[in-house]
Amino acid sequence: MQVIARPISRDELPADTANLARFLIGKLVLRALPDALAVARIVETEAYLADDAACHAFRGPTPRNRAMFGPPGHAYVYRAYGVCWMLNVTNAAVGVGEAVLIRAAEPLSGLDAMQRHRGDVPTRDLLRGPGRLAGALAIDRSHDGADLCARGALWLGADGGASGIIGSGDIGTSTRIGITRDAHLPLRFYLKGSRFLSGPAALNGQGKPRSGSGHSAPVMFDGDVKGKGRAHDRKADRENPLDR
DNA sequence: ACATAGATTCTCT
DNA sequence: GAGAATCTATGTG
Repeated sequence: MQVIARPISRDELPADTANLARFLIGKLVLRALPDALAVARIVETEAYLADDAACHAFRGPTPRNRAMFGPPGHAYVYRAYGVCWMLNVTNAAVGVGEAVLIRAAEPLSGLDAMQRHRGDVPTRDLLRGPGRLAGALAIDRSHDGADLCARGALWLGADGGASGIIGSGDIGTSTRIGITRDAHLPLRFYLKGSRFLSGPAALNGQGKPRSGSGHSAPVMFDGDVKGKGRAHDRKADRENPLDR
């Protein structure tokens, strides 16, 4: 599959970290592997803020979280539960520790390479969950601090088409997954109707399955990136996406 | 120095 | 649904 992507420049990133988490829904994460360029569309993110007790930076800088205190648009990669790697996008001014966790994505290109890292799992599960995502893209400690705003081993991209037609109405909000402190904050964002979301259905906007259809909403933006493009190129709908 | 909790996932049962 | 695997930072002795 052909995917046309351009890097996202640092000054495009919303300064507010919750807004950045929304902004990244529909954007691309690209990973240059030895044998392939892996591309995936981000469908689920969480924001972690400086005054948020669930944020690793809450108690100040440590060797592990130091990347979060650097400039925006870099990777903060850490090991969770001694098992999985987590990919975050740093944000906020230098000296302020905030970041957006990339929780799930829809695989678009380089699926063979991702399968090689993850074993023989269904395509739907390749990148569904932050640890799986890092595994499929072979992300580890070596990427901690990497610049995500330029083509390299790991970077963020936008394609002219599909990501541009995601409006604020297509993005759901919920509480974050797997945390205990400040767990009530609505800082998780997801692409409504995507099949590639992690977490319980109740957090993904699916009420309890009702009588009747009970079937998944139409999947948006899966399949070929090219040819879905251009509805409107307006980037105006990203102003003030957060309604609070 | 040691114990513990945690932004998780896989493998059983 | 429960347990294991296993790294990092923090709080306590």
